[in-house]
Amino acid sequence: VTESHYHHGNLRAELLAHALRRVREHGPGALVLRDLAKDAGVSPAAAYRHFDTIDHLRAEVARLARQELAAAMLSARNRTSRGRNASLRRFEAIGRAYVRFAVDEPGWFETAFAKGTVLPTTPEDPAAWDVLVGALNEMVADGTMPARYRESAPLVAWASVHGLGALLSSTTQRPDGTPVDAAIDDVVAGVVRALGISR
Amino acid sequence: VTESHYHHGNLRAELLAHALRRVREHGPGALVLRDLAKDAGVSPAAAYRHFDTIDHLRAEVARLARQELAAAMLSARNRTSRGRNASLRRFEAIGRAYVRFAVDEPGWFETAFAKGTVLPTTPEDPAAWDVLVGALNEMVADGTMPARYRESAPLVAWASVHGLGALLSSTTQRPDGTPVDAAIDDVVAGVVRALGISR
DNA sequence: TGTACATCAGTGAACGCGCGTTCACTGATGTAC
DNA sequence: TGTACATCAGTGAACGCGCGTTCACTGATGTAC
Repeated sequence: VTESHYHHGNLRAELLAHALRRVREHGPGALVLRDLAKDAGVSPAAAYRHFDTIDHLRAEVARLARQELAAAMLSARNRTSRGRNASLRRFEAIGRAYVRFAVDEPGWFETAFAKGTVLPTTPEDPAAWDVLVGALNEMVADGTMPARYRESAPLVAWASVHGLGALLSSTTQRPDGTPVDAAIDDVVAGVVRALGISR
Repeated sequence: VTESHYHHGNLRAELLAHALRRVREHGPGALVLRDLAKDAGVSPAAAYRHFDTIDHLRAEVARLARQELAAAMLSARNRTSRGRNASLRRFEAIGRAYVRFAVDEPGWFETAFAKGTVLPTTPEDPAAWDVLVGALNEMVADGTMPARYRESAPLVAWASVHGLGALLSSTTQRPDGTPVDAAIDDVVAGVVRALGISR
């Protein structure tokens, strides 16, 4: 489909879409302005109508990647059935989804937390963090989790899943046959114990 | 001191030392062959007498960074006083040292776990991992930690400190006034609970 | 309803730098005799 | 103990590519009258 690309009309969004696809498949290093321009069928300079510099584009892509993570967590949460221990199972589903995202989408995961991407825009994209905090609040509210660990709980949980995610994510670093699912189960169970929850 | 650099005699070690210093201060991105050569007072091509390619040099630097981490953990371990609860206090010291290393030496920490550094040479530099496993074994042996979590313990502990380290390390990502020490205490305490240890 | 004109969003070519790597070379070192 | 020669570890200049960015430009669009 060769339409006139003059006044493309949607170039900003299209560049971001291509960027997201490229980092998904090849990691944050694959974010190259000239390639994105080629993807969109546009000259490299055209991107400068929509982004001051490539770092602004990168920051936006990182934000979108973090958004994907939050979406994956929310989706897992919402797929959890109601019933007995629902708040705990929701919490576990969220944690598992975090690590799963790191394993299944290493490119996005790495992009989401890429160092060197300055400009956190807002105090830090809160969505994923908020999902976690919400789940913890639910558990305290219905008595599943004791209140005494409520304050440290977000960091304790986040550190565990983030660390496991980082370890399992890197294609290079996976120490051969690590059974991913078993590792996730072990770590999630550890977090549950750390939060003082007894089944 | 301008000596003849012909037959420098120690160039390999000196290049690595400069590399280690540069990544310490400016992160893995600061590892540039030409700069290292300049540091050593040598032409860029000279490095090729000692490394096939810059990726081999990078891999070696990453190994050295991981070695620094292991050394920091061992040092903390050995500074722990004997006496009551010694094995637990040693374990905690090791965990704290891991996160401290990430916070105090972000350049090294990032280098140690940099993605894209292929070539793990051995099944994976085991030193730091071994220090952790050793501490866990001690705790099981003297009854401090129940044996039922022994199998999952290394991963549970590692994921927590690695995750927290990653979160606190990145200069860019630290969400302003995070009280680092409190965060470390919280997470270490969480790990202790996760391992079924009651004081 | 048509025309003049400002504005917007592209083009395409080139600039320039950073950086790994190559290549023919040369000075120093060690070893055989 | 000195000389010939292989070998080792450097030099220095250049190559070449990847990549962000700039600049004068031009085609399309919308708006005033």
